Amino acid sequence: MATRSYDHKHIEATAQEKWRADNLYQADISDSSDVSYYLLVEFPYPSGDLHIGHWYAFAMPDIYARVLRMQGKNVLFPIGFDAFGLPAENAAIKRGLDPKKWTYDNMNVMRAQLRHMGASFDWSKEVVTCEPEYYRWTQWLFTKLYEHDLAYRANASVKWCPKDKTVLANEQVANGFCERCGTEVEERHLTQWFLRITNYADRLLKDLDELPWKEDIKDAQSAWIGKSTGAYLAFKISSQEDPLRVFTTRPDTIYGVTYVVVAPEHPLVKKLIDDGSISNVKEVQEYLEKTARKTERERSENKEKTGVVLEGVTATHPATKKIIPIYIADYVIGSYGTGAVMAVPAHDERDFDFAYVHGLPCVVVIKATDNDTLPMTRAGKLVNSDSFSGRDSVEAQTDMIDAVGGESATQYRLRDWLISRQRYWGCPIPIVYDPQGNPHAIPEEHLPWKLPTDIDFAPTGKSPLATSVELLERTERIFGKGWKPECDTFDTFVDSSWYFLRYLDCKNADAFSSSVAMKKWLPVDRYSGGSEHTTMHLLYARFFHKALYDLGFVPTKEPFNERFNRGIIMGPDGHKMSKSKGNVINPDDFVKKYGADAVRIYLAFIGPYNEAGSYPWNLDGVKSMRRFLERVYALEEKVADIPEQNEITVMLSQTAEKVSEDAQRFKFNTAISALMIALRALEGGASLAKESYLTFLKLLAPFAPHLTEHVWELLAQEGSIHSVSWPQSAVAKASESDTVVVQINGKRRGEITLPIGADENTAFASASNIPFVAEALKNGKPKRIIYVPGRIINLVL
RNA sequence: GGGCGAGUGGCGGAAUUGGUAUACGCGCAUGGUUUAGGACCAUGUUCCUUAAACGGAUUGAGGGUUCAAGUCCCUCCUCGCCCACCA
Repeated sequence: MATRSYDHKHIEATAQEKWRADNLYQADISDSSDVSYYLLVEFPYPSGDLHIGHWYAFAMPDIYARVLRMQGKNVLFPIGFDAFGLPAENAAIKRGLDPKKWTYDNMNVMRAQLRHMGASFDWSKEVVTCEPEYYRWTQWLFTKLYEHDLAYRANASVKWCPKDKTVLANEQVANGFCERCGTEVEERHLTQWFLRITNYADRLLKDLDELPWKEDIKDAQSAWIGKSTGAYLAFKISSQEDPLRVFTTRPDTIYGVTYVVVAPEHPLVKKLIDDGSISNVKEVQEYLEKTARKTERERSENKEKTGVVLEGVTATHPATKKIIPIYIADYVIGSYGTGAVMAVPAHDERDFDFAYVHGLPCVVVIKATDNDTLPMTRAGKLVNSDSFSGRDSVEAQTDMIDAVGGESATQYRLRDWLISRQRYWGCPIPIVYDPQGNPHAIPEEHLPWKLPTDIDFAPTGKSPLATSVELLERTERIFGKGWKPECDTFDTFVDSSWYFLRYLDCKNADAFSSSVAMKKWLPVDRYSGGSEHTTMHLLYARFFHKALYDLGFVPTKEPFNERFNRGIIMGPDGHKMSKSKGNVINPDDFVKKYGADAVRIYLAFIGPYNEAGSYPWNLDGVKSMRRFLERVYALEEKVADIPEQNEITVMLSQTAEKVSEDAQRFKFNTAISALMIALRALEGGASLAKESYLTFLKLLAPFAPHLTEHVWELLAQEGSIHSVSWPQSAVAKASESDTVVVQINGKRRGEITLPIGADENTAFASASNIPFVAEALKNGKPKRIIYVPGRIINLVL
């Protein structure tokens, strides 16, 4: 089992140059045959350095792209850059660099690095979101959404990151902290641009059923959308004409309501203070100030239920007509439902806690058993509910809603998508304001609406675009005196919501993409990316696509067919890689020492790619893969001009089948295991038929593209190994016999070799020859024999 | 607190429909090779008993279904991820 060293640097450079010169990986978009396959990976942000996560993200799908091509598919495997974003701007502030230059320099570095990986991207379709040729269409698509009322401007309570000095979308806040920089977010009331993703909540949820995604990804999205069914119910307020509306998922517990609660932000509170209905104004205002000072996290983390009764006003129970108190309390969320709830302490945990602290009555309306403790949240038989008593709470629900004049309703946890950012390095929002302050979409002939360059970067919390004289002059020149530009830019997730459409026709100056190409190539066959995007990019892109579908711009309801979330590579110590822990793995070091092929194979071998696990980097792992490749290379010296051995041919065809299947499932680890086993079999003989060796090289080619290309040339083969056909996986039997396991009472007691298709009697006779079995059968025949041909014979005594 | 997923050697992991548990690799051990280190090669490596095993045990714990369970069902424990006062 000899190894033979090779000069990986030379081999890699030569192969990469050959592929580039031959345009080997360019997909023919207009190809009319039925073998197209769109393989998509999430395009990177040009941060400047390819880390191990990038290798994992790009080199693994590349293996699949290469397998598919050899299997005759017309594979579109494009790449681009999600090039707008904060780090470029931060570099500008910190180091006085031009964000554009910083970004473009980084892209150049990363293009070279991606090539060194041996990735078979089709660079002719490259998309860069910060280029005017691209963002003009981001702007155009936005204006279409605006025309159809899917984009709007509103004053709302929004999340503000004090460090990045910009607002954030709901999805970009985790536990009250900025998802990007980890700073605690603040609440601000600002006028901002939103997209009506909530209009699509139900379709985003329902259409998940049809998608062949893993259940955990679907579950995460549907939890994020958060559908609740229930009802709006109205409570008459003593001093007011308009009733207070509440949303509840348990209208069946209406008879258990002992008070109502409104969120401190609820408009009713201000109204009641202003019209003098409230007698304890001072106390109420103190509470309002106290909650306003709290951060979102403080409000939700501190489970202690605070609140203040509104003295002087009362509500009327819609069924019993009893007078009940009204509270303000910050456990009620202003932005969900109606911002007000009916409180049922006996059957809701939060109401129970609040009632306990404030000494409020608790009325049980669902019959409890001895095992039940309050609060009891399950459904059951109604009690204390007038004429509804005795009925099942689920069954009676609709009648109860009707009885109190309520209406059935559905609520979603999902909020509209806040897309404006008070930052410079982003796509300008294509809106101008007339002298009265009304927004107007910028007409198509003025697109792209270019990002100005005369900007003061000093972070002030105001949009940097507001410091541009050129932008203001441009606006007035085109639209007239007194007109003002919108100074916010888009959330970068807007840019990335449609980039995969642009790959299909990236140079088109007349349309965002080609409708013919979209019809042929959409939806994307398989999309690989990070699980962190499940409730961000993946949800945004689905919404955007559905909106475009409704406008007749795209031919499919869903953008992506299969979705695979990849895992994470941990440091050698099993912890997440971080500079402070000193466990960061730099792929360049390993590539330099062992070669790109060894790093690729190592990552493929580390664990299953079809599950988003986390895999620690083993410091000896790449070395062992290099050893494997050197054994492959050494085998070349054994190649002789002899006919193929039948046994070897059959073995290789089985390997081909295994590798195809595993690659299809993204289980590259077991595919490599099969290749290792095959290699050992090939190493067995004194010499090896050239054809057999070539077959093996073809199977290995997607995994180790450089070395296999080199050996292909050594053996004087035509063209590139990457454009030949995948070896046939004819199912030929390796031999004429099967190995069958013999069990007694389910315990393995030996094995026998039987001719294929042997019957039970033959199998039993043969099994009886095993000494242990013969001994066991001394006292009589087995009670039962279970014989699974080709696998097992189990004797039950 | 809720939802989802997962627990297999010292480690990463393997095991279509229930049908030889621990493939493949790392690490480790012994030997070889080498001036030495490293690299490389050979053999072994789930655990226990053992000179060796052809003996026994074993897929987080306990129970169940079955001729047969890592795989299916029930109870419990642990870990991970996501959501989290969403009425």
